[in-house]
Amino acid sequence: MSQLPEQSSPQSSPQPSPRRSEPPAERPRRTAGPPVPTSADVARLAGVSRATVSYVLNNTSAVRISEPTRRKVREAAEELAYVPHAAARSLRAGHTRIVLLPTAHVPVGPLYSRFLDELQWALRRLDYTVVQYGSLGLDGDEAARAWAELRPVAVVSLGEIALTPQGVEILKRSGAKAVITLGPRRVEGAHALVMDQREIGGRAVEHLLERGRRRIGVVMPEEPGLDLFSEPRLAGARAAVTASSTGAHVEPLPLSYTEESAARLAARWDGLGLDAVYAYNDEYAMLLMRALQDAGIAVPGDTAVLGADDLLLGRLLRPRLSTVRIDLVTGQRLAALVDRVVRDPGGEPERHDLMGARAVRREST
Amino acid sequence: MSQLPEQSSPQSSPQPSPRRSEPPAERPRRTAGPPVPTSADVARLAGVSRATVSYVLNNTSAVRISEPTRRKVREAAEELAYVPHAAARSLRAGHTRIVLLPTAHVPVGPLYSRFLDELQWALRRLDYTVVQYGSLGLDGDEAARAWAELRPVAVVSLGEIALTPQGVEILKRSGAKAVITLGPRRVEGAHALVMDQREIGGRAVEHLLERGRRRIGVVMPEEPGLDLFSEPRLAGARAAVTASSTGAHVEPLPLSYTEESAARLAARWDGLGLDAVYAYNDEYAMLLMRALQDAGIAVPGDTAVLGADDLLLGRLLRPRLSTVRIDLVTGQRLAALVDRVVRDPGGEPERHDLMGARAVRREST
DNA sequence: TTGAAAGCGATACCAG
DNA sequence: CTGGTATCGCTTTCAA
Repeated sequence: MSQLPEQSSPQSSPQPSPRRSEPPAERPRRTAGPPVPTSADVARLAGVSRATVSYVLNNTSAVRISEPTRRKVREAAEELAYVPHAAARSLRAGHTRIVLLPTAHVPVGPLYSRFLDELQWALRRLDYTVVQYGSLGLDGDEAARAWAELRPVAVVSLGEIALTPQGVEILKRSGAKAVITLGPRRVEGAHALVMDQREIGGRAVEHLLERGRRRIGVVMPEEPGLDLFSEPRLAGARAAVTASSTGAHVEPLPLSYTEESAARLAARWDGLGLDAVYAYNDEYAMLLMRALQDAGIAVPGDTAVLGADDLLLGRLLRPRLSTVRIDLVTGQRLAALVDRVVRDPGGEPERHDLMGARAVRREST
Repeated sequence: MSQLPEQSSPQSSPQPSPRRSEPPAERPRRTAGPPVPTSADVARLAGVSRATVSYVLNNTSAVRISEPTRRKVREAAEELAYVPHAAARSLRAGHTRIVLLPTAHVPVGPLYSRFLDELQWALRRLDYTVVQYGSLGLDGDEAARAWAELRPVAVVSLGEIALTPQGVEILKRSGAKAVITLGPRRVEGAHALVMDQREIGGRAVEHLLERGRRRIGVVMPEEPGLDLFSEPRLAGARAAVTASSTGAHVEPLPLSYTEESAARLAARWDGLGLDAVYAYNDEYAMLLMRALQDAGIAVPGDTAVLGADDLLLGRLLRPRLSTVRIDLVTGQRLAALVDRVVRDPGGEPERHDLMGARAVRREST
C-alpha cells in the first residue's frame, strides 16, 4: 500500500523500551493513494528533528539554525513537496487567520465584484486567509454553526444571508474576534458595520422630487434574496417623501426580471397615475424603460425613470438612464477595519457609514 | 491588558510540590475573550466522558447510548453553544470534505453566477463543504500550495487562476482526490474537465458566415483576466473560417470596456472594411453597437454585430442584439462528477464537454 | 544549535 | 453501554 520505505515499518528504528503498547502497524486511515508527507517525513529525510523543520520553515527568529541545516531541510521539503497542514497548525496555535465571507448568491453587479476583489486582496496583504463559504440554502443559525466550525477569526457578512443575533453569539463564542455585517440589515447583536441601503432610496426620491415629480413608483424586484436590499431602499424612499413634506406619494411596484413582467406593468401604467419611477437598479430600470417606451409612454416626458449603480450600459439607451451612483467603501478600508477589530475586539459595536450615494442626472429624469 | 482574573498574574499561585511540573496556570493561547467550549467541557457539564459526547453528537450507530444520557449531552452542548472544531476533526479523520473553488475575480455575468450557485448547492447536498478561496494576486504554484494547506478533497478551478501541472501535482500529493479544471485551458497534468471556449467563437463566426458576411472583426477585451476566455474564442473563430473555405477574413479588435475606447474603434471603422463583428459577449457588443450607430454606421446594414451570453438587456436595444447562447453544464451535473471522481480517483483524466453553444439571431445580424 | 515531549480538540479503538 | 486513551500534524517550551 505504502511505497515509501520509511513508512513501511514505523517501528523499525529500535526503541529501547517502549513503555506504551505497540500499535499493530495499521494506519490505512487515508482511503488510499500515496501518503501525504508530514513535517516528520521532512525531518527524517533531512536527518533532523521535527522541531528543527518547524523552525526552518517558519523562519523562527528566536532560534538560530545553521545554514547547512536550513538548506538540508528546505531541500527535503522541496523534494517531498511538503505542504504544512493548516488544520494541525491552527489547532496547535489555538486560532486561525481565516476571514470568512459567507456567500449565498454571488453578489450581482460589477460594483460589488470589484469591491469583493479589493477586499480579498487587501485582507490577504494583511496576512489573512480569505474564505468564501458557500451558504446557499442554510438558515441563520444553521449557517452560523457551520461557519463557526472553521473557527474564523472574523466573519464579514455581505448581507445575503440573514445573520441573527444568536448567530452572532455563536460565532463570537466560537472565537470570532470580529463579526461584521456589511449590508442592508441594521446592527446585529454585535460588532457590525452598516451599509445603509435606505440612503439609496432616499437619494433617488429626493432627486425625483427636485425634478418636480410627485407620484413616484418604486420597483420591488420579485427575485429572491433581493428583498434584503429592496426593502430598505423602499423605506428610505418613504422617509425622504415624508421629510420633504411635499405630500408626494410612493407606490411599490412588484416586478420580476423578465420582459413579460415589465410589459404587464407597462400595460397598466396609465391606471397607476405615476409620473416617476425609481426602478431599484439600472438593470430593472433599463428593462422597465424599454417596456414603457414600447407601450407608448414617453420617458422622461410622461414618466421619469431612475436606476441605480451607474452601469455603463445605462448610457447606451436613449434617453440615457439617470441613476443613483453608489460609492462603496473601498475594500482596502474595510480590510483595515476588520484588522483593527480583530486586534482590539473590545470596542463597542460601531456603526460606520460605508456607502455614499448621489443621484446622477442623465436624460431619463 | 487582560481583564480576566486568572490571567492577571500568571505566576502568582505558589506551587506546593507538584509531582509533575505543574503548568503554571498559564494558557493565554487565545489572546483573550471567553474560552471556546470543547467537547471536554460538554462532557464535564453532562457528567460523561468525551467519548460519549462524541458518540451522541455524531449519532454513531455502532454504539448504543441510553436516551437520558443522550439528552443530558445534547442539553449540555446546547447550553454551552458547543460547536465542533473542524480542524481537530479533520486532523483526526485524516481527510476533509472540503471542495475548494479558487476565485480570483468573482466571475462576471448572470450565467456564471447561476452556475456557481447551483454547483455550491448541489455539492452541499452531497455533504461537501464548499469553500471559495480568494486567490487574487497569487501565481500558480504559490496558489496551489496555499490551497493544499487546507487539504481539500477536491479542487474545482473555474479557470481564473492559471493552474500549472506542478500545481496539480502539489494538490494531489497533498491528498486532493480530484483536481478539476473547468475552463478554457486544456487538460492539465491531471483530472480535468474542459469547457471549450473555442466553440463559442466558432458558432459566432459560422452564424456570421451564414448571414453572408466575409470580413469579420473579433473583439478582444483589454480587461485583465479575460484573455483566458477571449483567446480561445478567437482561435475558434479562426478555425471556423478556415473550415468554411469561404476565404473569409478574421480581424482581432482590441477594445476596453469604456465608451471612449468604443468611440475610438468606431471612428476608424470605415478604414477597417469589416462587414461584421463578433464582440466577445453581449456587454461589449452593446457598447460597440451604440458607438457604431453614433458614428453613423448602420447595424446590421453596414455591419452585423453579434454578442454572446444572451443577456436580457441585449433585447432592449434596437436593433435587438443577436447573440451566442451558451448552455453551461448544470451545477448539479458537475457536482455529481466531482463526487464520482472523489470516490474513484483512479480513472484517467477525462475530457467532458461541458458546454454547448448556438447562435440566436435577433435583429443585429 | 538541536532534540524530546507536551499538548491543541475530536474520534475510535478496546477494556471494563 | 460507557470510559480511558492513543492518535492525527504541528508548534513551542525545556533540556541537553
